[in-house]
Amino acid sequence: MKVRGTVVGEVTTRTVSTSAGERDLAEVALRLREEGVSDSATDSGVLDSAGDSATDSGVTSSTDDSATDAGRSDSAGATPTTVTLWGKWTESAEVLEPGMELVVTEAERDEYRGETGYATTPASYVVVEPAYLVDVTDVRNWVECPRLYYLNKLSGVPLNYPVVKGTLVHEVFGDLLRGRDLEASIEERVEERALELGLLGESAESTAEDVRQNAAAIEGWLEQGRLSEDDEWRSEQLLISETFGLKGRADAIRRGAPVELKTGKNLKKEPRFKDKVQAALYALVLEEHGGSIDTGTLLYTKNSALDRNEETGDLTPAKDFSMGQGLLEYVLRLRNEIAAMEASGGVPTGKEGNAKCEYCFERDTCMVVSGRLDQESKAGQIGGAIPVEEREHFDRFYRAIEEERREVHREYAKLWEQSAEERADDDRAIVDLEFIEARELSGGRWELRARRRSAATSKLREGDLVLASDGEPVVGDAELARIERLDGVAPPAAEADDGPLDAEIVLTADEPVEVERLDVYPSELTTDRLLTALHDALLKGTERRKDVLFERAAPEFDAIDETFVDNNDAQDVAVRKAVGARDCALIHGPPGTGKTYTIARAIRAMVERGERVLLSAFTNRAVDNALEAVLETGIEPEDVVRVGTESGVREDMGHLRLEREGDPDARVAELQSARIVAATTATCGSRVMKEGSFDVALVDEAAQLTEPGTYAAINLAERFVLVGDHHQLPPVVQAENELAESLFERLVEAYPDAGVMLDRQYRMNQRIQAFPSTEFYDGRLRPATPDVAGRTLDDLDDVSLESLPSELADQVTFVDVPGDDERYTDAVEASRIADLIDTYADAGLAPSEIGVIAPFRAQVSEIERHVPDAVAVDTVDRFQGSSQEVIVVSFVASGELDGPIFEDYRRINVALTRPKRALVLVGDAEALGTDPVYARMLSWARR
DNA sequence: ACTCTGCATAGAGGA
Repeated sequence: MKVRGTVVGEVTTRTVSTSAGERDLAEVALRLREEGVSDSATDSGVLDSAGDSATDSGVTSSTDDSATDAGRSDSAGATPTTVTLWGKWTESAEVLEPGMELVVTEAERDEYRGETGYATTPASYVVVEPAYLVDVTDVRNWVECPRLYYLNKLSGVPLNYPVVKGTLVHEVFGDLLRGRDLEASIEERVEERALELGLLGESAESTAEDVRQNAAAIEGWLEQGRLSEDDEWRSEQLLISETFGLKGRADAIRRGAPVELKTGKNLKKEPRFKDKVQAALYALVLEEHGGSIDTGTLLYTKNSALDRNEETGDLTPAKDFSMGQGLLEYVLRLRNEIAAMEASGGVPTGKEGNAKCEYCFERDTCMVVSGRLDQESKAGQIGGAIPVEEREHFDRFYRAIEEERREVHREYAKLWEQSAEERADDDRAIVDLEFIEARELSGGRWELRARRRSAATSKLREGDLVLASDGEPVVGDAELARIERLDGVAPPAAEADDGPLDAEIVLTADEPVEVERLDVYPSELTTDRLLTALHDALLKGTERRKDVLFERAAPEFDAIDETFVDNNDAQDVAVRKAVGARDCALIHGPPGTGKTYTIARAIRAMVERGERVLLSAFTNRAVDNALEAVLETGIEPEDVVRVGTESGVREDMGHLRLEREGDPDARVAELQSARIVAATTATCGSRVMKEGSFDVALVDEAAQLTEPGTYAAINLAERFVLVGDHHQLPPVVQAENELAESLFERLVEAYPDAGVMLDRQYRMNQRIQAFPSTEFYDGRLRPATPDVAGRTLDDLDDVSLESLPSELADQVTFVDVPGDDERYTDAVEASRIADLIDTYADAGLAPSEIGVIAPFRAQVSEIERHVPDAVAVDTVDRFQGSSQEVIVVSFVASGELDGPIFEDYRRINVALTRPKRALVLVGDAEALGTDPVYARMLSWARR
């Protein structure tokens, strides 16, 4: 049976004499998980309840009586239950702390001193914090030295030749397994890496030759293998283990067993230990997937023919090794060490393992980081520590980022905790696909096609990396795939029809998965990059930069004696500050104040002064918008490079996009000669961008960025300019912690003199602007011109105010709708909104000039069913950054105005500041009146 | 309780 619970109290370890001699044991007091469904009818053999995710109980069993027994006696979890971990599992017991989760598989009931407990059996595995998904390659680092694991996490994988070459050899290996021609594969794969190779100063030819040498050994070995009929291969398998809390991607699986490729040389008889550990971890996960594995294979591609003959007599680059139960248990204990360390928020010192620092490549880095952060380390410390406040800042943000990582892991857990229907309801998956075909592409990859059976929405979009599966993303056949085409959702009428919709999905993947389901792929990439940006900012940043960031020295400015903007003082000051900033400048741009134009004007001025500029923002949309404005100032397209993915960059900016393929020197020249480089902050944190350096980094929508997110961009430049509005939406983060406040907001408050607020808005009629201005901007926001102040629908062609009913004659209207009692939708509001839109249409307004904003996605869908397609209906969050002639807001709330969505007044600010000429608020006056801010909004709207 | 954008994936190595 499987025991699962939370550790309470201390763990006691002792040695006892048994019939089998002296044995160690650890007693752990567990509060068993609340009893859920206790029946786990299937016994899959190796692992108890492998793949059986239906159960939530603390104890599940393959034999009915004990399951119900255990469930009954321990339900409610009032009294802790003692679980005895025998033998080497005591090592995992020692890392436990109260509050941690523990799982014991194949446990047995244990009566001791009249109490019922549980104990490990020889078939048991013990898993600490199973919800923390440890990456297999992380365990590989950890076994070498726990501190190496930590350092790798902080600084990321660097751009260097061995890494790029290793990646290439792996890719070619995968291609060979898929039956591709060696030379064709090498040529294409090397070409794809042109940008990275160029940055490293490597030529395509020499790299190809290098890869060829490594690949030749593999090819020869594969040829032997292919002779055997039963040699079943599969390349690159994504493996996720619910039971063991592991994830990773095996290079290949042969006859169900893991094969790992290493581009190094190994002339010893045995594989390197850490390589064995890696293979054993994959074996463990494969075991959960129903296999029973006792061998692993390591391929060392530098073992050339000469080496073999002269030194070892080995005839092959491959080393097979057998994996006993002891090794599998050992690697799981390593995994437990990492999970426990992460759960307790600890920092490894290196003393946990027995690695020898004198042989370590990372020794210098290790000592420097240890010194600067004043961390204990086996290698010792070099240099002085950074100030205490900086170390505390580092610790705080490190923890906050790790909290985000746990949220990503929680997304993984939903893959097995939620049913397919729940996933679909959460918009996290498209289920019930009808598989059409898998077609092999020329490059050895596959094109997968499927048809949608339902029109459900999801957050999956074209270009996204997804988990494509046969319907079972964890235990079934699953692979990473890219969405190439995602046909639009069919109109609602089609939903009634039971037949398949005529909406096709096209994917590309390495393996021909018979795809029936797509899930969002939870990536840790963002958290990884936030961590390295934090590290770089604090450990590599200059003293001056950190004085400014830590509010120890106010930013300084050079006086600029030039006028950049004639008719707008605040904009002109903003450009002068941006251009003259020695450290940083802060531009606060409320809605419609010409923020984008100001950015563009500042960038042109900087470029004219011979400076190299990085233009960044959190979203691709913001980057492209700003870039568009830059080009409109007359900057030559040849001076601009847009770095980003093909699907991320807006189509009309595609011609500026930096290609990564081709000739290494040419690609690097394009990047390095550009006067302006534009990329999202996530891309700024990438290996390629981190090689760059700039005079100025200009970050738009900076109030939507976390501190470390902002660092990713500003780390690359001498000076920086942040542009944003902290009274609009804050950063999107999962966990509630310091990441929710932007660096922009902190600095605006710390250095009022370094900032400028753009105070003249070019969007809203004065009547519309009045409330947001007093409520959110101290009354400082005003219309830029009399024309703006007085703009009404009458100015538009074909629209006449006379034909509108009197209730819509004012620029701001409140429509009181009692609403229904649904929580996230309101059909009454939706139908009233449809009527309003009809009324506007009758008065001559085009539907495309009306926008409808609702707080919830569900209400957005509800409204979409009632109004013409041309009307833009969306959530507040998605409306940020755009505007419409007429905006209708649906509030949904009835009765009480409670819920997090209403608590953040920045959201209502965004909603109210989208219209130019008319704003209609639709909601329940009684509910809105219960909150002071909404009450003031009401009296403004009902004037 | 709700809102939801980014990222190619992972990739190497010595006494």
